[in-house]
Amino acid sequence: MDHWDAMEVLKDVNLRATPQRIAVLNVLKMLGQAHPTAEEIYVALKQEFPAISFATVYNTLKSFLDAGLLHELRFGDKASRYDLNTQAHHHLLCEVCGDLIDIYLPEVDVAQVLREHEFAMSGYHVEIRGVCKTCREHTLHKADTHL
Amino acid sequence: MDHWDAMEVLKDVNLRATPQRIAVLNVLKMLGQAHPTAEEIYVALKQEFPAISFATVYNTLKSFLDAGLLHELRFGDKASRYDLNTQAHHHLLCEVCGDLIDIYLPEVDVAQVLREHEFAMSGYHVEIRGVCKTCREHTLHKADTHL
DNA sequence: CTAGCTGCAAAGGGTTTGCGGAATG
DNA sequence: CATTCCGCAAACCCTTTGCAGCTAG
Repeated sequence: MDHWDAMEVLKDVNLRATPQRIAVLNVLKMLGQAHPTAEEIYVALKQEFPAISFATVYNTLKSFLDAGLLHELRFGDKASRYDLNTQAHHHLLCEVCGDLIDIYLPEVDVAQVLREHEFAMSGYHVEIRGVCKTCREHTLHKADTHL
Repeated sequence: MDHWDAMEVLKDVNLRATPQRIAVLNVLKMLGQAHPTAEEIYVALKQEFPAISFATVYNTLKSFLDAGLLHELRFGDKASRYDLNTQAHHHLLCEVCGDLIDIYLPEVDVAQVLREHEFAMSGYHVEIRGVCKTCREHTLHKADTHL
């Protein structure tokens, strides 16, 4: 996970190690907690691959999604964001600036509800909405929030 | 909440009680846990208002969202779903049939994480992914799920 | 009466797809 | 070398917007 070989990661999931895919992985790794959109990835790749197209970015992301290398996050706004972090984690979403912050929570107790509904869980995600520190300092107040 | 007057609900949030809006509210109320998409609402309204357009449906939903009458839910698939239920509740999302089931969970302990990040929460939502009872019975097995 | 709404059509933004040519394993 | 992938462009889908006429309060 630390000295990280993109080619190995790709081989592990049976995807061809093309330069573009390696670059996408590295961009995702590098941007880390930034949860980039397809466009942000595209822009980052443009430097190394001036000829790259959106189609390639989306194709690549789709391959990675199918392979389980990353997660797709969608919120009220338009564009999907992509998250390489595979550890169980959750998100704070700032409704002012749109920033997305990774958080780690104690396990939520869902056993009862799963039993009730006879539902086989593969995972869960907690999304907390509100206003981040920076935006609160700038706007100074906002109604109906309870810290 | 039970003998339900759509006109009153609209008046309460300062929206004009037009026939279309009343109908949208009633459709949402009727479809209840079905979490319809804009298109499903449109189709349901078509019967009563053959001339209705998507624009009206989206405009109406937007008004309701701004007024806090409903929530917009987005998942991996394309279209947003709309949820009239304003009580704090969460969702089971079946990855096979796409069905969305309302659930009620004990409160998640987020105080620590909010303090850490100095984040002012306005709400949170837990989404549990997996396979619902019906789909499990039909497919009979699925890997990497832990009940 | 008049602010605000409807319906139409067209545009918008993000994502997907078909195809010929190129590169991987 | 066969398969898979890339890049281009066009298509697609969901959603939004501008505008003219209508309607609720």
